[in-house]
Amino acid sequence: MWREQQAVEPDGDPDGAEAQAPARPGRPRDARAHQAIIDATLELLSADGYSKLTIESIANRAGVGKTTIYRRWPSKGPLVSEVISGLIHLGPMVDTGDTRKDLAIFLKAVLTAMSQPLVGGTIPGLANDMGSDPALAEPFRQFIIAPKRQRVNAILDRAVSRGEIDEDVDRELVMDLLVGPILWRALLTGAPLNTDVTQSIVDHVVRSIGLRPVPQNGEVPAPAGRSQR
Amino acid sequence: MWREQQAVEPDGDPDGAEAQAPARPGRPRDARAHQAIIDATLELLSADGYSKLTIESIANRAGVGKTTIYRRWPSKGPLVSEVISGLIHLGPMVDTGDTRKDLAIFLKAVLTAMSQPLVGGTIPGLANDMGSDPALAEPFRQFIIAPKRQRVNAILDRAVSRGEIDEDVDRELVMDLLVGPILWRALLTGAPLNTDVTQSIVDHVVRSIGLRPVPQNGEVPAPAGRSQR
Amino acid sequence: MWREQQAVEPDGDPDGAEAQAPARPGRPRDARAHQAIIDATLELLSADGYSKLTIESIANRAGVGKTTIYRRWPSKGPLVSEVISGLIHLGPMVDTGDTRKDLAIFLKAVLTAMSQPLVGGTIPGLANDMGSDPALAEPFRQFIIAPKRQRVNAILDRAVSRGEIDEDVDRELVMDLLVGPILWRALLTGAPLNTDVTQSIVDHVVRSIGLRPVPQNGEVPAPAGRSQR
Amino acid sequence: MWREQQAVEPDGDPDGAEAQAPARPGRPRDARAHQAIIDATLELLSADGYSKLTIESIANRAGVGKTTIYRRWPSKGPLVSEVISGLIHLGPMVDTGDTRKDLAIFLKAVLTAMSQPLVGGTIPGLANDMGSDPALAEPFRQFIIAPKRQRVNAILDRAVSRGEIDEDVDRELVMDLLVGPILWRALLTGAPLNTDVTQSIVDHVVRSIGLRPVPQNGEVPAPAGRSQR
DNA sequence: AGCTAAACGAGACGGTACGTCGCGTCTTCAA
DNA sequence: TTGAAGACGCGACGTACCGTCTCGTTTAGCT
Repeated sequence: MWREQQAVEPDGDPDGAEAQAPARPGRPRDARAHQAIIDATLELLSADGYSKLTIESIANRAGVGKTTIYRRWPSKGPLVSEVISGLIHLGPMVDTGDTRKDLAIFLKAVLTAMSQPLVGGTIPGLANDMGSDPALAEPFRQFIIAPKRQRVNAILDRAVSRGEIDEDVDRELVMDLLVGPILWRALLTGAPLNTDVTQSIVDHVVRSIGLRPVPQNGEVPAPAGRSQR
Repeated sequence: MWREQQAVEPDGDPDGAEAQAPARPGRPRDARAHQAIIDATLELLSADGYSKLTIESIANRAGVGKTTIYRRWPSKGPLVSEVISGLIHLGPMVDTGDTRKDLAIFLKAVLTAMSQPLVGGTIPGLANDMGSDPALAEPFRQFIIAPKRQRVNAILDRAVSRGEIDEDVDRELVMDLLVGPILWRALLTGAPLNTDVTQSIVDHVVRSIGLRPVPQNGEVPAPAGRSQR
Repeated sequence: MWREQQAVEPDGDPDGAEAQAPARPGRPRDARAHQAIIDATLELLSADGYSKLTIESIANRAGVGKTTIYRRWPSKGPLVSEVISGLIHLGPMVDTGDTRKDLAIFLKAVLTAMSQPLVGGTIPGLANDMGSDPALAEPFRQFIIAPKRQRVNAILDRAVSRGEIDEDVDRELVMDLLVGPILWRALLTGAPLNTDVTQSIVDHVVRSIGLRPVPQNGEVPAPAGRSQR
Repeated sequence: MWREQQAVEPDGDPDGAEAQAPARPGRPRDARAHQAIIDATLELLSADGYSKLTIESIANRAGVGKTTIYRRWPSKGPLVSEVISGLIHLGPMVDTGDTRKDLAIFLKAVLTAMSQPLVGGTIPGLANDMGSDPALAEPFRQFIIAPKRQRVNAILDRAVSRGEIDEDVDRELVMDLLVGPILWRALLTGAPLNTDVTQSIVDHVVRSIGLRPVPQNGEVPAPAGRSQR
């Protein structure tokens, strides 16, 4: 994940088997310390929030030296990024065969993840730190954003293959239209966030991309959403 | 705006005329110091960004004591909130008679405002601080969000009165669908943001709410969702 | 005492009678404010000590503006100096006819004055401020030291006139020998201070200056230093 | 001296030899920083005086963080107390065989020490702070007062053993009579302080305790207080 | 079994900023 | 002009964390 030196697998793998001991000299890193840091981070994060989280307090809580933390993560941003990425499980990538239903399930999962105070309350902090430390952006996108993109792409691919939407639908934009409002509400407006909202969003988005019922019997469907621009 | 005690209008206003001098005891606050603080905040904000912004540096730059700042704002959050709210001019509330065009103009203005590094780079910082200081949320919404809501409402109201959309369109959701993707891209994904994108968003949203062409000559319009444009 | 401008009597006194109103323009100084300041100073001085005393707290306690204090005293030093000088009453200048007894009474009075926490706890603060502000030295000597010198001089003068000591006794030094140990103990050593101590000091000093019994009947007195006590 | 935790000797000393390294965990305190602080304090103390001395300025001058100072001393009082205690060298404890001469040498040394602006100008500040912080009194007495007491005791012990004074002479009081007037003059009266004065004080004190010439040849000395000088 | 070398806890280090306090001055309105 | 009120620029306070740096100790793999 973010290990700085260690754990960076030396490419050659003579055994061909499972990654053997990397055989570095010196005392190996202590897995218990690692876990203690992550646990402490979680506890403090949920207790006081991202901006009040300090490396010092994590070290104290974990019973660990500050260097032990800095040896693994360059700052609290990547540490937290890794920690909360472990919390965001969008669940299994379901396939109901119904595009609208798939999208609704997906968006509900996103909502659930963002609704965890731990997650929702931490995202803006990370986004903020991305300003001063662009290096933080990459892992963030990798852990937080990529899974969502992947899911939406899969759903839309299936819809295309079923002939429900045109091929040229802008997948990126669809993801933005789905997830953006969730973020906007969670971070800024404070407007309510519940399953009804995600359903409404999905309904609107589905209509906006001209989702057609699954063509059956080779019947040509009405040219819904034809010739827009 | 955020003055803590001063400028709190005494309720009764017997004359009904302009708010007379409240005549608070003691030396009144210095308007030049106030302005100097705001100017310095702006300069430093654009130079170093929100997270590196410091009350101390603002005071230095403004040639002002720290207490003079603390007397007016409880922390840098509300100060910055007020300062950047002055930057977000969505422009005059235009009415082209064309709903799609109105929305496009609106969203482009939002994009322009968010694209200012000063603004876009500051929003997540504020959102972050809102976690530890919920009191910050209110002015934020007042200055940042309310104007947008107001515009969207106006545009949709006109559309309804022209019979282009149904009355029961969820105005709040429309705003979310329009603005959310902008925020999502600006803060997190790093995806490109330009006029094409805003146009695409508007197109999708417009279709999602079943915008009809203006009914003319008493002609009954085609059913919603059909052959728009 | 320390009034800065006011109270400096304009020399000419046209009426020749009692000092009429000086007839200065503007509102006259408020005697109640003056007293309130002094009272507040006393209270705070005894509560928190000299070094924690602040002009600000005095003004608050007295219900008075800071300027009202600064108009009368240039800093807390002279103010306190004046205030505690009012506390040091060495009592009436007694004359028992017995030099030893007179000195003992005097020194006991000094001890009593210095033992007031208000006084003893304040002296070093004033002495300290005299370092940075030599102007403070003068009123200090005037109010605190001069009365003591005066008493010792009077006692020794009577002793000389009675022929108990030689004329060339160093009055200044005698005062130092009497008062110095009191100060030394009170401020620095923390050694006990009580009437026994003052009596011991007096005994020693009296012997050191060769006090003779009052020569009576033209009888030649016994050699100095004989059989005191 | 005043180290807060460090250097606190672990009680048991099994070897009886030199205090072994206590082997406290963590990085040991930096002796050079320690010295730099003391040097800076001295320089600033002599330049600006005690009351204008600032922890902040010491840290700057010493090239040291403020915490590094606070880690060692709780406030400027104890720091200065330790620093100036290093300056008060009463010189070697001489023994001329002549009590009067020994006392004169001692008192002259005291005068010399107190006359250093660094010392004399600092004492009242410390005495003042002892009011608000009684904990300051202890090191003060240890460093400033104890050495004097020790000297006077030694001188008087020798005088007793030579039969020059009675055994029951109040040593504490003698010290007070000697040193008190010096302090009194230095701090408060502003009266001159020179060798003549110390000699006069010694003369008076010596007479006040009935110092007899050294008894020689088993001859019984004349009664106390007789014909000295 | 000894050697080398990294990781570990502890905590000191030079810094920066915090938010507060008090200074002595000033500016307002009301007596 | 005085007085209460309170804002002002300033400087220092003592604290919290930063990220780095020693310490002595522990824990491995490699001679």
